[in-house]
Amino acid sequence: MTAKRRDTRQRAVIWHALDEAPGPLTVEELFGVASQQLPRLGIATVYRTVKMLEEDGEIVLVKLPDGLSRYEPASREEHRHFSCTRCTRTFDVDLGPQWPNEVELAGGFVIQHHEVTLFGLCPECRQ
Amino acid sequence: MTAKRRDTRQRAVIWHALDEAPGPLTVEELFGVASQQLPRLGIATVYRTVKMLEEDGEIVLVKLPDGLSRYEPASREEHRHFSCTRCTRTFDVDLGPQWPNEVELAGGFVIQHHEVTLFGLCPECRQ
DNA sequence: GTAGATGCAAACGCTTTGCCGCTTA
DNA sequence: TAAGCGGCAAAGCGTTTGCATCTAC
Repeated sequence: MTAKRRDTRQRAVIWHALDEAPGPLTVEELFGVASQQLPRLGIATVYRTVKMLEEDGEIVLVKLPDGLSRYEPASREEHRHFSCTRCTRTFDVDLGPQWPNEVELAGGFVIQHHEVTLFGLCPECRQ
Repeated sequence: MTAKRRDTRQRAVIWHALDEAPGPLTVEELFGVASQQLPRLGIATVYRTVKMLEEDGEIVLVKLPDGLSRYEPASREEHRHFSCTRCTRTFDVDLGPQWPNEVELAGGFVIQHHEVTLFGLCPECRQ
């Protein structure tokens, strides 16, 4: 279904920014980073590009409880998201304890998957 | 700091709808339910009312990964949120396994709190 | 009677879309 | 050279605010 994609500078810069980041980036953060290398970049292009990359399975959408859309490379191994309550940046951290899937809860609810977001202080902010 | 509140029909109807619900309701859902009893109700009133109720500590804001704001009575005991992947409704379910707080993760991250959202099928939808 | 609350519409902020000129293949 | 892409501006959509009116007290 995926249409033919062209190799553009915008796509490369945006992908690179995501690949370098220590965790998922919001469109706004991505726009800030990418704009430095592409001054005429429009925010709409960022939105369209992340949608394409997501369609192509190169990146994944991460939704944290703040409601903002964040993206990160799909290639990262399974992990949790840690949101710093001070600097508000989001990091990838190790998986840690698991939650049982396909388990039936009292009341007849069947869990298919779950999402955990950790909140606290990142190494820089705890100082 | 809380200003004097007046006892209005709108406030009563909105509170009642939240109190009856099996889980947190979005503003849209709340508006739908409350409108049946208050045909001239405006959506802005719902937004203002939930903000007031939240300020007064009567209800709490629940943010699920879909980014929508939901509200539920603050009096409910601790629980998880279960989001049905079929009917999209959200329910309160028992707490289940806990995640350790105040623990330091590898890398120097300190967890202050965490949020878990469970996804799956509700009793009605699994049939 | 009066401060607080409501309804309506305009304003907002984030995201998406339309249009059209530009670029990649 | 043509279809995909990017930039810009307008449109959407959920949420908030301004304002005149209404109502609880």
